[in-house]
Amino acid sequence: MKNRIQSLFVQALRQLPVETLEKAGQLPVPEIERTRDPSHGDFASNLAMKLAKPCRMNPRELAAQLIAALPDSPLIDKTEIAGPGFVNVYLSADAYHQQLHDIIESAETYGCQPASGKKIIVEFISANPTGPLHVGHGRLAAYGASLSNLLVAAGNEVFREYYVNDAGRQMAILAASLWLRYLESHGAVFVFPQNGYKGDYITRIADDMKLEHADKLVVDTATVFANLPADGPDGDEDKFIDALIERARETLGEQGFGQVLDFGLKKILDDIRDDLEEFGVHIDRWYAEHDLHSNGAIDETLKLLRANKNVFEKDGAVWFRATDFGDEKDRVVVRKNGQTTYFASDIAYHLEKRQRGFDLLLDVLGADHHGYVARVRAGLEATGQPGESLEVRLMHFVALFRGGERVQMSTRSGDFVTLRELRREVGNDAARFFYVLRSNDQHLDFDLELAKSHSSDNPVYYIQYAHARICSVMQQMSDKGFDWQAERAWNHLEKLNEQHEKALIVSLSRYPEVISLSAKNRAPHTLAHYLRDLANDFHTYYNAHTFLVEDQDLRDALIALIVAVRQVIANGLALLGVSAPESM
RNA sequence: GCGCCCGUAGCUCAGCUGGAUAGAGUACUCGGCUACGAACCGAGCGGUCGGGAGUUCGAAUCUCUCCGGGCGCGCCA
Repeated sequence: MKNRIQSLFVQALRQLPVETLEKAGQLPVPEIERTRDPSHGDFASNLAMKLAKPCRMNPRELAAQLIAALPDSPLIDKTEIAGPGFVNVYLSADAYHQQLHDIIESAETYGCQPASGKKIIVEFISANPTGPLHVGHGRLAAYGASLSNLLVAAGNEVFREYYVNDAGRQMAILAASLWLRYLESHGAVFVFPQNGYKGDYITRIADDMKLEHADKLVVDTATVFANLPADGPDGDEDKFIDALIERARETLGEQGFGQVLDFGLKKILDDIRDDLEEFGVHIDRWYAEHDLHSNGAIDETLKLLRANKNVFEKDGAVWFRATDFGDEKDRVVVRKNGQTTYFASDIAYHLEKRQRGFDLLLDVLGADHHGYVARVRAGLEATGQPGESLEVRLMHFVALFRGGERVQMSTRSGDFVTLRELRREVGNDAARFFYVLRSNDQHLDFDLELAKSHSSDNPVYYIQYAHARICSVMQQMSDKGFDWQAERAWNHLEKLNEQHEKALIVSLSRYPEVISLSAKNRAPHTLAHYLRDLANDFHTYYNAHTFLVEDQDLRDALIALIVAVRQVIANGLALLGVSAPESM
């Protein structure tokens, strides 16, 4: 609707008096916006005020010229000049009734924009596979999934990817932790490393490993701990865990150690996969960092950087000249010990995404990663890619409270609340909705007690209730022996002329604009707030009107309106990954 | 110290590329079921948009500065 009004203004612009056009020079794209106050009509344009300066004319005078130039349209009832020079547009009743027709005919595609041809890869969550997802990852998952859905609705081709950090020290620590728990399950007794992963899930995986490998990986405890440096808190816990990993590699051999690592990795990834699937979060591809090493992508990237003279050697390490591309300092890509850094993998990974043909690389990351945005962009530019092809959305932290008290979260200590626990407590729908209710750059306080005890006050139920109520009306309708056909309703939509009805149709007609805006701003919360408002409009209407009236013509029209409401609620909730129940 | 983000009603937060009288939820005070679901609706109360300066027809929004809070600044991932 907004687009149609806008195109009328574009035409009007071209029809302005010649002397005005000459003064205006380059013609602007007219901005059309919804009015906040119904007494200002339905849409307003500030075009006259924008033109006033270059034309050196009175904005109200310009507004009059614009109105005169505006082509006749059945959509517009009347126009007026208001305030400093706004052009207010009042839509015709017909224009609104046409909306209902569009919604019901388009059904689940209502609100979707035409294909843009743009290919976007959304990388999100990408939590290290060293333990189950926790509540912080849940927010990344809910946001990334909803945003992906929105981008699809806005006409983009979207690919959802999870980057698996399965190479590097953290994985080695995981393997060592798992192996030690496995030794414990065979009766070994020792003090667990300060820096090991201490969560219960490691013990459970160790038990599984015992079932599969029996005692094949058991080594005498004294041999394992012989001549190791002191662990924390008195010694150095980092040195200790690294030495322990080295010992594990020696005693088990690379193959045995690899077996332990792969066993743990697979178990944890399976758990994450199941968890996300249950949460309604689909991943198209799990991209392993390990593959970047084995398929030569990292070597290729380094070769490219060398060829472009973007690296130098210092202190035995290889550095990337990130400062040449706007980063604050140069970064190591190959360590003194010959190993490539995580950052090297990251350049290779992002370059590879571009090579797969994606126009936009959209990363959803925790806010603690903000410092790394500049260097990855620098890496992309150095490898010949446009810096704008990378877009990063940072997600602020979730602070978890239990009864007003802050819950500490740390994967390492095992003292944390998992996404799975959260979902079990508040339900998938409430969790999905709550997570995206706030803007991504806003901290989120999630109080478990509150979410549990007041779960029926949850805004998601308010919206779902509107949907269920409409389904219930439809049920009652057939119970009473009435039927409803869309085709019959089209002839009687003019009966929808009350204020509540108009307000409701205005809300419905805004939906496509909300989709565009939410997608453009990467802001699922805009859609969440819209749905809440729409549900409110409906509940208000519901309380003031009876739908199942005897007059068939009127009833057909009334039902058409609420069927349209049901459709838009269902469409919106689907994008947020929330169910639209027929009863609750 | 440098960089990024945040500061809007008692509390939790919306506020689109600058637009007309800054909005929701919650809390509190009233009122509404013999109705298609009261998991609902309506009314009221509540603000110097952190402070100050600037840009202009017009600023919560843009610029500068100060104050307060979060995060980051590894040859970790």
